[in-house]
Amino acid sequence: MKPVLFAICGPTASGKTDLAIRVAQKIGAEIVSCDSMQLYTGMDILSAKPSPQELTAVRHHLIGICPPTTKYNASKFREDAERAIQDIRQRGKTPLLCGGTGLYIDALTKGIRMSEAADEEMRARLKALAAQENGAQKLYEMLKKVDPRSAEKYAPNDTRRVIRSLEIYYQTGKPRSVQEDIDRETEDSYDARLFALKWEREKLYERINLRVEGMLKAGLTREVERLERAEESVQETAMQAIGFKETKQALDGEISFEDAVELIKTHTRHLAKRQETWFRRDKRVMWLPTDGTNFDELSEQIAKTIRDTQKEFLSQTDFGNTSLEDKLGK
RNA sequence: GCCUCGGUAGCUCAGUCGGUAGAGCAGGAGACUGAAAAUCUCCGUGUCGGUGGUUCGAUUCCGCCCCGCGGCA
Repeated sequence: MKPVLFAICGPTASGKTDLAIRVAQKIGAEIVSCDSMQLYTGMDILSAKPSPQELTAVRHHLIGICPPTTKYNASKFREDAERAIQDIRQRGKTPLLCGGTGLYIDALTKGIRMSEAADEEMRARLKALAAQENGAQKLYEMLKKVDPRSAEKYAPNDTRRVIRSLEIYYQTGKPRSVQEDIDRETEDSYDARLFALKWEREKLYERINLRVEGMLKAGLTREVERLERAEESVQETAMQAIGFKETKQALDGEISFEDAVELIKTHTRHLAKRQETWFRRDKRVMWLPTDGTNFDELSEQIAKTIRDTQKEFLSQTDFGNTSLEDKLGK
């Protein structure tokens, strides 16, 4: 039987951290963050990390685990998250996932291969090709020959996916589409039960605007300056954080700080929308309507669901034990 | 008060040598298997400021009015 794993996901600024902490306190859980930016150190404001108080209230995992000068990815996340989950379980606690990076949640919970190490060198070569005149088109033609099904699935302009598909083919000799067929038939690693907060779009956007303004007051500019001043430069993965480039441009005098703030808001809205699209497609997700006033009830509802599931699991285990004792005793 | 330039999609603007209009951004929908806060795809009807006139036909030309920027006073 697959282990059950509970998660609180959904768009940015929807209140995941708050809700997860409430639930964790009710059931004595530890939180495993599924956030591609909160894993970096020195990006507390940029990534809207839980506050020090929140981090003390409930034990958190995978927050601030590597410097922004390193690259991180979904495969590493799966390894780190599995280790964290195992650690939590060994101490008799319940892991509770919390975060908005859908790809990471899938990498952990679904039956996806991820065995070979990423081939950075090949990726760099393909990237160089893509940068040439008509490069993207050429790569797409290559993919068409090697893996027509993947080529059909992705747009010619979606250079990232075209490159990754080629990378998979040249590295493993197997087309990505074939590997994905296998993955799809492979059983999921976890029986994931996902909860997501459903806000009215307008309300969510208001919260995003407030959060961005709060980030500025909290010292976003100083944080970006500090990252920029560091000896080693921030790697492209961490650099993708919304607010980093915009603030940097303002610091460099390319745009005004007012424009930077508006850009950060807009980009965060776009992100929230994409996250909603992602999780809407995932039929494991249970959407919890909220306007921010019902977190008490919602956390109780989730806590109850988790407790009930655990009871069910224990009773099943008891059955096993009894029959085993019976066997041994008689 | 006079003169100039403008008033077209939520915003910035293009355009129609007279046949009722289209880009970017915003917004919406979607995709997503090792960069994912990334990457990509699709979606554009609005009294063309108001009102009279010329015309078969005006958002387009002409008159007047209103509003805005700038200049002169």
